[in-house]
Amino acid sequence: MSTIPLRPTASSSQAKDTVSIAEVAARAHVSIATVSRVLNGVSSKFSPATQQTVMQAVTELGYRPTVAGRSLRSGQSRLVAVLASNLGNPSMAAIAAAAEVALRKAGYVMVLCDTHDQPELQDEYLLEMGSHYARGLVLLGAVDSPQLGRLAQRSGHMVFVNRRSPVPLSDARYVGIDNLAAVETVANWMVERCQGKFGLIHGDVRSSATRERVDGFLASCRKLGLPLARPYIRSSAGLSHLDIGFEGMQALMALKQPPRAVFCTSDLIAYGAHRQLREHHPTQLDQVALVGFDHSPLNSWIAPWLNGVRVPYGEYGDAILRAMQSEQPQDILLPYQWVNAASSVQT
Amino acid sequence: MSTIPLRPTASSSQAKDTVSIAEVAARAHVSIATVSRVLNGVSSKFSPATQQTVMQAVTELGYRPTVAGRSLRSGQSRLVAVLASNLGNPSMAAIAAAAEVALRKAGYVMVLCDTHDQPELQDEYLLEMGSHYARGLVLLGAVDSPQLGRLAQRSGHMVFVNRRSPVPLSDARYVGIDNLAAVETVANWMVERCQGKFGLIHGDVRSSATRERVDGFLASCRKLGLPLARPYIRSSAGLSHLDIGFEGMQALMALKQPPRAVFCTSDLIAYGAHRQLREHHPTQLDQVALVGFDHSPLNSWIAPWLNGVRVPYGEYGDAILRAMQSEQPQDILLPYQWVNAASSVQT
DNA sequence: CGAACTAGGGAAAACGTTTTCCCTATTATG
DNA sequence: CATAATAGGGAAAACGTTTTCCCTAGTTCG
Repeated sequence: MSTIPLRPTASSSQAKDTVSIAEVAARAHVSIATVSRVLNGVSSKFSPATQQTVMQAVTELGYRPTVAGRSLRSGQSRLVAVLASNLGNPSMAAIAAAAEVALRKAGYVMVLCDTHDQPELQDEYLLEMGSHYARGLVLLGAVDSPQLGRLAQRSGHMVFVNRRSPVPLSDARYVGIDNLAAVETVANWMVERCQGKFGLIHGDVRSSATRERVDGFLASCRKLGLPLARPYIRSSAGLSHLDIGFEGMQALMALKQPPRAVFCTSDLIAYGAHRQLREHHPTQLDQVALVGFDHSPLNSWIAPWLNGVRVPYGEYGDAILRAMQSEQPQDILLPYQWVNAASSVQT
Repeated sequence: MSTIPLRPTASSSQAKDTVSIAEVAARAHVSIATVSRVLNGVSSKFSPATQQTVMQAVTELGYRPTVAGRSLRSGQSRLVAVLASNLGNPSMAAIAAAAEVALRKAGYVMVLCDTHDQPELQDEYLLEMGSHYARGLVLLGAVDSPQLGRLAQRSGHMVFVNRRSPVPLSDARYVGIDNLAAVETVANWMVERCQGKFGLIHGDVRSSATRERVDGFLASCRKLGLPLARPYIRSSAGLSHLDIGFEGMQALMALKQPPRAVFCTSDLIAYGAHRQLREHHPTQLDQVALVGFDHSPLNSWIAPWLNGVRVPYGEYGDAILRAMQSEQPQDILLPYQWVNAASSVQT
């Protein structure tokens, strides 16, 4: 199961459509070594005249080096693997899109995979990408898996995005936002806005990002002298974020003193909470302030009622690239931004 | 520019971490040919005992064939390239995610690229994937480009999704939904619901999908005896779908007889239209019915007011795979579904 | 003027596979 | 019993690159 044989191509038409370096060499009346050197810019090994001749032959024949030959010999490739835990999550897709732009500008080719949060799948992709001589490995929501540790000191660098490495790694890079500072902002805003009760609905705490947000938020509340009582903290294991929000809000509204503001650790949770209010407590719809986390660009269009922390998805691309290329392992914390529902509605 | 040299890896630590087929052969006391045959299932060329020995050596050493060597020799790979015109579009991301699942189950590895609707980028990726011996090419919103025609009779099969090939191709496969039938449903619903005036806001007609929807809708209206007058058809070139909806609705509401229902050729356009109503015509918010196209799962959570055609994103995966693997070029039209805002609100 | 160096470039090894020949027992067939 | 067929497996070619040697002619330096 670990090594899947290549099935024969159904129609082996053998169209003889690929032009090799030998043909270029023949046409330019030089050796293949010289062609290779010209293409790879090994200057001081060819004269301008030769370069001219070779380049002309290359364009005339439409030659492009075959990846297989090249990476077989050199043991490396231009591939960078991005392993996302859930491509259906719009924020992951946004980060992947940003990464693609940055990687392409740097001459890499992104390979995007969906691990579906399954360790076996993540391992399968890790191995596959290793056998492709992948230049780098970007993990968007890594999960603990056997191969993860084994690949630590591989040639390519590993970058963990938004969720830190579940296993201790000597050479791990991290890109994310400063969750602790962000939730402190959230706590301050909520306390200032409503002195009364407020609540928290959070996702699976096995994710390091969620854990940081939950712990940080609770700590900030304590520091502000308004510690959260247990009934005001809600989560539901095994559900989608949308359902977590829906059910969490149901429980909160059933309390004797329902909260006047609720912090949801992701936008999707906030969407779910909003639906609960809309369908079952319509009178409370503009009485309960919702705070999300992510702030997709779509929010100002279809969820103008949502406050929250804006995660700068566009900036992830460069950050991931920097983290991947840097010699030393490093953490990059991106700046976040507070977005008021009011400001989003105006204009 | 067409051939980018591989930069040397910064830290050439040469960790000697890859185990080759020769080591497996040595440990199993057989030739490398036998190892290869066992791994590739060339039965009748090895005894069960030998297979046992080889497989044990493989697992003990954690051997996995290097992609480069394999595809250099065999001229093929497990890579399937998916070229999306805009990964930021949630519906494209959804299709890509579905494709990934189907392709992985069939033993392929998906490479996802973002062409940003630029012909040069699409060409660059087409060439790059050709040099990877990609098994198939899936174009999510293809744009006309020089290389597109040249790669027609390549070994891998090309599948066009949602937008048909902009150039005539002998061997082109298509996966999409039956836009004509869908917009007929839309037209019927709109006529039945409001005998009065209704409008249309559409995106860039250079996309074959949009063109089919616009033309089909107008034709259906004519057939129903309610042809659309020019002022009731809106679009704005060069804007995002969100902005197109926003501006289109502004123009429609400025008419002497504003429409009572508006068909938007995509959900994003409908979002924009809704924002226009919300911000500038709040009293009309539930007087004007909006019809979208896509119906992302998020709609029932945050856009319950939206009617529309649901595109079955989950089914795209298998369809794309079928189209790619089939011997004959074929068109696959997926079934769509009409979603009423009312039904979406309940439960 | 001889030696040392440099610019320019060719021949061939090496990368890790798959696959084509080949060979040797063993079994089936006449 | 002789011969043909088959099962099992090894040696080596081939895939398309990059890179290490090596070579020659010209230039610089003592």
